[in-house]
Amino acid sequence: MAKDVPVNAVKISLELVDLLRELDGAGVSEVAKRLDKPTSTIHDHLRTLEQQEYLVKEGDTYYVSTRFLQLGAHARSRQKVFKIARPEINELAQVTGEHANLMIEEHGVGVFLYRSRGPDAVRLDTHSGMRVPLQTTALGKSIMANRPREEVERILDRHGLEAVTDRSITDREELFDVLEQVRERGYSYDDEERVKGMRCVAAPILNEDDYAIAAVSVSGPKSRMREERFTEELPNQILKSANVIEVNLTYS
Amino acid sequence: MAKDVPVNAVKISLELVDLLRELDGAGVSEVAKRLDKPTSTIHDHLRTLEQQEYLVKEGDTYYVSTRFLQLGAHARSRQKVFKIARPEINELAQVTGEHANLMIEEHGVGVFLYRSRGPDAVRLDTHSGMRVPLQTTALGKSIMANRPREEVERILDRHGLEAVTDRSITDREELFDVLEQVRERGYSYDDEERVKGMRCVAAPILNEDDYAIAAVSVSGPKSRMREERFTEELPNQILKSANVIEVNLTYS
DNA sequence: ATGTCTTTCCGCTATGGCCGGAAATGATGG
DNA sequence: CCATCATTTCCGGCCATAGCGGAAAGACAT
Repeated sequence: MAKDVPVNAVKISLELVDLLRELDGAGVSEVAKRLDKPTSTIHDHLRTLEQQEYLVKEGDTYYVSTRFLQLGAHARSRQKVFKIARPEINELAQVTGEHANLMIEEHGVGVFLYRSRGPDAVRLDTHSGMRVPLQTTALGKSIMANRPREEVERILDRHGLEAVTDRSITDREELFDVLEQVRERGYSYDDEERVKGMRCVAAPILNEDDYAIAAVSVSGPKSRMREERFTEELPNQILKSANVIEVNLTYS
Repeated sequence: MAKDVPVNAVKISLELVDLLRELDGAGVSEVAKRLDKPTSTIHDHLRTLEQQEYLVKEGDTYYVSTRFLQLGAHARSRQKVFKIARPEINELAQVTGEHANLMIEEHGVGVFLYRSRGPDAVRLDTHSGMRVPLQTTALGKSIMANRPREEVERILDRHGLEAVTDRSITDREELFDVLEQVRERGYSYDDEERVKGMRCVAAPILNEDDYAIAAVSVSGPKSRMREERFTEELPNQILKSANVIEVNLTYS
């Protein structure tokens, strides 16, 4: 354990919180085992977090508290693009019947800022706040395609190119070729690269300097995402939505 | 500064994060001034939180990151009552046209877990994750009215009875009288006790032991919340919704 | 009752959190 | 273009305290 952060105690607590989220609650000794720390240390941290109301304790199990709901709601509504895109995303979900999504990049990963379920939407594990590698989604590819190459390189250096399904892109040069196509075409695809059986179409939201600040997408089961709907109809609907969002962003 | 928590460094960081939320972003020196700590200390904490991706830095200003969105979404969906109540709350908002809300108690304060805007809903500052003193809302009163007196006493000992508007209840005995009425009547009112011009009707969601685990409400402008609608129609609609939620909770 | 597992408590000790001070950085204005 | 001010960032030292081992107190079986 290198001294990589100024305040190590805070790092432990944050890792602890994220672990509790993954485990959906846990007791002292289970956390201690997972983080490879003495139970006494973990106990100190758990008590501190609980006293500060960032955890709740039910019996001997600690859970993350709704304190994070307040912070998360703030972090999201702080983004101009969220407020402006939300009604458009809802509209997109309604007219297509599928899932419609909004993603931003943060710390080099893709973050689902908002999602709306259309009337025919399939069940899916995607949820607001979910973080995924950029190259595994159409959304992320649309964002990367409209960022300077050196910035994308930095992100890849930091996070690598781990595969999520056997269709994920794992070669750096291959990725840049794809991004080149995406930039020229104006929208991007995801064909089972993150979730088996799911396809996705996405378009970037650009600022005045043609720099991607977000992306919107529609995703659905392979069976419905094909033929002209996949190659014409959906791309056009998404590009239209993205354009409306861009315009509303500049004049607001 | 008493040594009140086991890990003080964590406490500082958490206070820092909450401050950044309140300020909607800030730089090192502003945070240092507000928390009355040296800039060097604050700088250490900010850097740690940013490296762990719980903050984002834009220029010289730090903001809370969407990491909290993920944690908050988890904290919410962990609550059974949320999943079950959500469709009912949406329905309630549609049929009444007003705001419909779901609240739970956590660490002695009321937390808005979910809210839905009906077609006629007025603009309001209430948002998911918002925390309010229990006695200032109809929701909180419905919850307290269906908890053991000693538990309510403990909450009041901890948080006091600070007024939010001039209509807020500030006397402890008066509060218990009101709670007694609420328990007998089965639902509760809020008449401009939290927000000027707003009225609210709420009903508790009870478990098998008649212990309140949450509450649902409808809130709207005073002008529309009156006469039979306020005394008959809305209470009945809310009680019906609360009952549906209770039933679905027991059989699930 | 006995043993096992967990949480909680208790002090010691070495470490690293906290701080003052100084060096960069950058914004402002004459 | 340099001077001034307000930041942020870096640095080094000291001593409070975070982290830990160990032991006590519960919890829950068998």
